[in-house]
Amino acid sequence: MTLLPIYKRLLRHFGKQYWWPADTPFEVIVGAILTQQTTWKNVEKAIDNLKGNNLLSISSLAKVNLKHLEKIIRPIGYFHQKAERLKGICRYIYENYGEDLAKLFSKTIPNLREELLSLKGLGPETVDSIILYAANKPIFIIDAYTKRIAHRLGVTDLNKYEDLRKYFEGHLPNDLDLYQEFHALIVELGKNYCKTKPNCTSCPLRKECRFKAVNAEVTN
DNA sequence: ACCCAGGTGGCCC
DNA sequence: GGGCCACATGGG
Repeated sequence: MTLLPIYKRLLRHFGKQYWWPADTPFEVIVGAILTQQTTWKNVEKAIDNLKGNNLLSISSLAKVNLKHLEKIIRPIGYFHQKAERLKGICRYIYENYGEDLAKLFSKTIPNLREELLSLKGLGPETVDSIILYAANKPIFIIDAYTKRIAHRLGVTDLNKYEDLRKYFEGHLPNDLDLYQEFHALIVELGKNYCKTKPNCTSCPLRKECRFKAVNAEVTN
């Protein structure tokens, strides 16, 4: 199974997603950190709380009281860890770039990626989400859904993050809008159908999927 | 009462 | 370089 037909099928089924759901590039960064291993529904509450407390800016989060921040982002879980890491990341940005994200984002993709990866709390998926949806540069995000779908559709058996990212980028046109939409569509599919306990009966990719059995025992 | 969510970092071998 | 584990709330 090749990638482009999968993308087209998902696009026809779900329509354009216009990701990332955020008002500003900085809100993308905050959302990407907060949504690690937690549902977007909870992240929305936390971001609303941040907005209501005038904390959704680089400088205010760089200086916020940690206990206060923990209370505000509590709905996401991991609030102790994430409060500390979110503040640390904002402090790094503020000290090096002030409020000027454009300066940070003016770097090349490899340089930007390396710099962001060096910060505690930013792993490959979060960094690539920031590059793709906040900096608007073409890089392909690999998340749990992407890996699962690639395996179940028989696209590739590759398992490591970098291997999968290079595979997707190598088998797709280098196109920002396509990368942004494809990842959003994969998440939409993953939320509704291709979960750890699959719901294959009405999945838009059920014909392409190598796991024909409905509710079959499936591992990643 | 379980299981899971748009991961990450630390530690072990 | 790979395999565990803690981190924690909210929804099915």
